[in-house]
Amino acid sequence: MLKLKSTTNTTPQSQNPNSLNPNCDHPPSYGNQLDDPFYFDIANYLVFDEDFGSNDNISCEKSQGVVDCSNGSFTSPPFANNIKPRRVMNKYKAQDDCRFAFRTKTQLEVMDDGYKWRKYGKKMVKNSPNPRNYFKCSSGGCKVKKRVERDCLDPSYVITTYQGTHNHASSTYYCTSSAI
DNA sequence: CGTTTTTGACCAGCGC
DNA sequence: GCGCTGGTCAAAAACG
Repeated sequence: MLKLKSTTNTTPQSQNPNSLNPNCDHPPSYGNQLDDPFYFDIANYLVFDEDFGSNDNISCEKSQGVVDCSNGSFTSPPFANNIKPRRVMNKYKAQDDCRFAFRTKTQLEVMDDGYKWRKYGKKMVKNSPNPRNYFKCSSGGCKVKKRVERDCLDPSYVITTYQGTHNHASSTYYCTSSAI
């Protein structure tokens, strides 16, 4: 279960992105940007289906496109120069996983989601001035991974992509949301 | 001293 | 087949 660190919950249920996220059982919430060092603002999110990577219409780069929380529609990827998507995720299609990406407005480089992660890679990626960080869940036997990178077009946003489902409870639990 | 992070090397998939 | 790219590995360094 994905649990995002926050202090308040004012997210309208109608805009709850977690209703689409198998890794998350309650809505992350909106804190106060001035007072809360863990403030974040989930602006956009995207759920990948099981065939992600085997579908020509979906690609890693396109995953940085967004789904509007208000109506669930897919919008154009935020690339200004019509970069041709490549199918770079094919090698994962046989894995038993699901993927969930979301874009958050936060000052933090990596948000605390209640799980313990071990960083195993950092890579500069094409078309982005910001590095992409790779993490594995440090719980034994849990194969969940996540990627974290700053939005190349708006560095105030962080794009986080989770891959897989945790086979254990979170090690710490911060969220005070009443929607659990 | 055990754990985590860093970072260059390596590998596999894809397009040409 | 070759080059480019993203993802992962693993040894060394840093950290607590």
